[in-house]
Amino acid sequence: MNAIDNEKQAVVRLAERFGRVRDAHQREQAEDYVELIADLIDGHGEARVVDLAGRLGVTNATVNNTIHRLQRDGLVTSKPYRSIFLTEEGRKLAESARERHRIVRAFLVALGVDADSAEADAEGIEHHVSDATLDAFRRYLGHADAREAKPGSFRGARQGGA
Amino acid sequence: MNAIDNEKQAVVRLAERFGRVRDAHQREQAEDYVELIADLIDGHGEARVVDLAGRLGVTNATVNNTIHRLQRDGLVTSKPYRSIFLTEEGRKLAESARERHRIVRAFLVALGVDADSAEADAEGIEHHVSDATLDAFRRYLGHADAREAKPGSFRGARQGGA
DNA sequence: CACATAAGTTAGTGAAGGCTAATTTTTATA
DNA sequence: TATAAAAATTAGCCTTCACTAACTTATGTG
Ligand SMILES: [Mn+2]
Ligand SMILES: [Mn+2]
Ligand SMILES: [Mn+2]
Ligand SMILES: [Mn+2]
Repeated sequence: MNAIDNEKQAVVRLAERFGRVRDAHQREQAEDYVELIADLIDGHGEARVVDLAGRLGVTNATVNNTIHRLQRDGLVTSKPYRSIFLTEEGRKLAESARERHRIVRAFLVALGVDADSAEADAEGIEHHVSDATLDAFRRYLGHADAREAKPGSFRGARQGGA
Repeated sequence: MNAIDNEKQAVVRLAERFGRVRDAHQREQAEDYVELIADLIDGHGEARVVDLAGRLGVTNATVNNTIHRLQRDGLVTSKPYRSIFLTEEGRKLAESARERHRIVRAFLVALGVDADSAEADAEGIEHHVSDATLDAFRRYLGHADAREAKPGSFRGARQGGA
């Protein structure tokens, strides 16, 4: 009886994993948008549809649709023909997405992946990294830092910003 | 003029990255399906709609639709009410997806992530890993193997198959 | 072999996330 | 300040990937 029961358990766990990946994909769009919007606001003073469209590689019309969805979901506010703002919830999501993105990118670089590939892969991987994995990445970054800090220098150089 | 040009270049590169992630998401469904189908064929002798549905956590109807799409795309063959087979192309895709999955999972475990989280995260991450990153994972696994291989033993134990 | 149950299929629905084309509003400039 | 250009919106279309409900086919059991 254990053989069959184990098999059933394994099937259920598999299904749960696939379900979690589907959930991550649902959040992904929102995370990328609010992260980008935060970057634009912080770096340009405002986030406009045309800026998002250019950076995402989609049309203005597509961005417009998505912004409406994000507004419906309480992550942004926007008035017709005006620029886009983050709600408090949106800002929080943006910060955490940004942090995760930063760590994943830095981790890949520390592991020896070239900067371009690291940046490209991080854009996808960031949405599929659990807290457990993120912690492991952080640990590795700590060790990598310590390893490359030359004895005598006060602190090892952090990652080489692009 | 370089300031503005650089900015434009950065925007284009960002857009390309997001485009690549969108492409990966399009391939993702196909990869997971053929990998699962290969596992079922190799482990159970055949792959049936009901098995896929149970393991993916979706309904039979959903699997049916997807199988039609995969058949249209030349990855599987199937006749009404019969089980599903991989084309040569489908089998190749399955093997490479399986290999990538295996490496990503083993890498996360070697990095210190618990087995459950590693398995869950690998299911999403596997689709966003470039060859460059996969190589870095392989290198790390090689080192990890070497590190934990006790001097005197011929070859360190490879990953503990689930 | 009849017939109940399991498996597979079909039809219809809906949201997400893309697109183009046409229109409206805002912004910049002659 | 007219008017041209840029930006945003709307409308309509398409594919993917989910679902439920109803139906058909296959399978297994008494
Ligand atoms: Mn990101
Ligand atoms: Mn991303
Ligand atoms: Mn897989
Ligand atoms: Mn997967």
